[in-house]
Amino acid sequence: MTATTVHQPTHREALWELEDAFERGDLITIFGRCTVEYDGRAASSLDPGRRLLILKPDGTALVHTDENQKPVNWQPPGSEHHAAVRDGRLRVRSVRSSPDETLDVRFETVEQLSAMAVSGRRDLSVTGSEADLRNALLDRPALIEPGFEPLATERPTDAGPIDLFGRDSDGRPVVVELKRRRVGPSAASQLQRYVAAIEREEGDAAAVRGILVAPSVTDRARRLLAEHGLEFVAVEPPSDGSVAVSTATDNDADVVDDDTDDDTAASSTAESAGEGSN
Amino acid sequence: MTATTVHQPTHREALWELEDAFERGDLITIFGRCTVEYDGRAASSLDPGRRLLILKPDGTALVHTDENQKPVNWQPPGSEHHAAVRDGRLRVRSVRSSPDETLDVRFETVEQLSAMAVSGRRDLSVTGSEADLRNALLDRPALIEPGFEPLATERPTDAGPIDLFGRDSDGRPVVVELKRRRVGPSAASQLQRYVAAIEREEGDAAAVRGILVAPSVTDRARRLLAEHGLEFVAVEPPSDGSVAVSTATDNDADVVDDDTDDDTAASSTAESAGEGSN
DNA sequence: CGTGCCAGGTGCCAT
DNA sequence: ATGGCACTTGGCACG
Repeated sequence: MTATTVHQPTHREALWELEDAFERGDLITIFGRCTVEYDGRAASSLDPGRRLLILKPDGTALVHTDENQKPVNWQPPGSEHHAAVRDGRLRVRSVRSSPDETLDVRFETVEQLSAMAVSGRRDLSVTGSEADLRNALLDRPALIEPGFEPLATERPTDAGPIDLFGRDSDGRPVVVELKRRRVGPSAASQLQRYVAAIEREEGDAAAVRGILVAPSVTDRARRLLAEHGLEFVAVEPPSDGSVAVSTATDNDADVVDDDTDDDTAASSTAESAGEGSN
Repeated sequence: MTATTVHQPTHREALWELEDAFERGDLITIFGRCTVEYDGRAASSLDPGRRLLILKPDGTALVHTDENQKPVNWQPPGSEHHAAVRDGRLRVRSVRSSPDETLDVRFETVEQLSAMAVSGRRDLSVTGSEADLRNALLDRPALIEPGFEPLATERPTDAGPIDLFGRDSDGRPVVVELKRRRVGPSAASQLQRYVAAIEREEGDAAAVRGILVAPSVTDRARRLLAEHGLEFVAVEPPSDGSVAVSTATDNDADVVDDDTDDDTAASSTAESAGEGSN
């Protein structure tokens, strides 16, 4: 059997199962009414309630409730799980150092405890990342601007690594910052820092161009770009590895002034076909 | 019984249990060998492996593996779970719109399926947030600087809301940006944007001061602050609601040059004694 | 709904 | 370890 489960065990029975599961390196789920105390980078406290505790063999601990994607409390990988019965009740404590953090789960009742052998995520391939966007643009640099010549990716500077560095048809240095989604002010500032760094390097101020490449940009970010003489080129978010300029942004000046912010989603999700059988 | 579990059910049995659990609004865990396909803001694919699928009544879906705190695949709250048996195999599909996203989990084998009634997180109180830091500083403004007078929090500007706005003993406007932990370049840029916004408002450039308040700052951020004539005040992260200046930062010039980056953790969690009561 | 920002962010990879 | 940054970031609060 690959999954062992005990229902409404005594706290001591639960402890036995827990220790066995620790031994086997299983992933463990405990469901029951409990309180949760956390102290570390911050501190929090949870009143009694019925929750799901997940303990991973890598030291991760997760306390999940009814709702929300994120656990209400947790402990990162690398922590050490300890279990004990105090006052006749199961207590699971997950501790780590640097930073010093403690998660304490005290069970009033244990409804169910399961242990299962879970396999690690071996091959997860994600497409649509910023790296994919970069590769697509390296294949077709003209999407950024006709005549743009890429020279380096992740080019190191005083202010950090530049996503894509190159030169335009006039030989001017161009700093390109890539974002896979609509960007706000922080991205504009980031680009500005890189441009300033290159300007310091080259010693020739005002000759360095900065281009923000993203699906779209907020108003504030657009204004920020304008203030610093930076440019914006709209590309659709990379879906299958290919990219496309969303609209013909006539980008020759230092600031774009068109308003390409509607995301033509397409969205032909017509899968209303019967997947019933219920 | 508050938790129903079936072991190694047929796929059709699993489907029945699933539908009942959906009906009851239970939190559901399914453990088995499966493949996972995701398509939406990005796209990903997972080869067959033994994983734990969690379905929440609020529409959240989580695929957890052996390791890591974050699920290897997921669907945010608000999605709709659909289950069906195709080709004799259980398939769980979680769909949401805006953005259009689909998570597809196909089980080769279902080892275990559990459903439990979990209560929502009612009262979670976290201390040590940035808001706590702000309140502590409002109580003792002199921690920022002797004579500093707070005037507003979350003061709106052209560039966004300022954490803490006030005036110094000379009547000069002061923009304060708070961070609960060690900060990098982005925080410096953020402060710079706010200072520039206030300078535009006041019309009197160079008269506006900007102070970054955080436990510590990286070298690059420090340099950025210096470039823009911004200041830094070190405070220990708020632990129990109180704050303390980490070291006597003689901050009268525009840039501090001391190096306060050691975090005296303290951490006196000595509760090995019998903590009886309830 | 979008905009902006904090978060116990997490995770990845570089020095 | 620290630093810098992307992330299907998630979550909240506000206009």
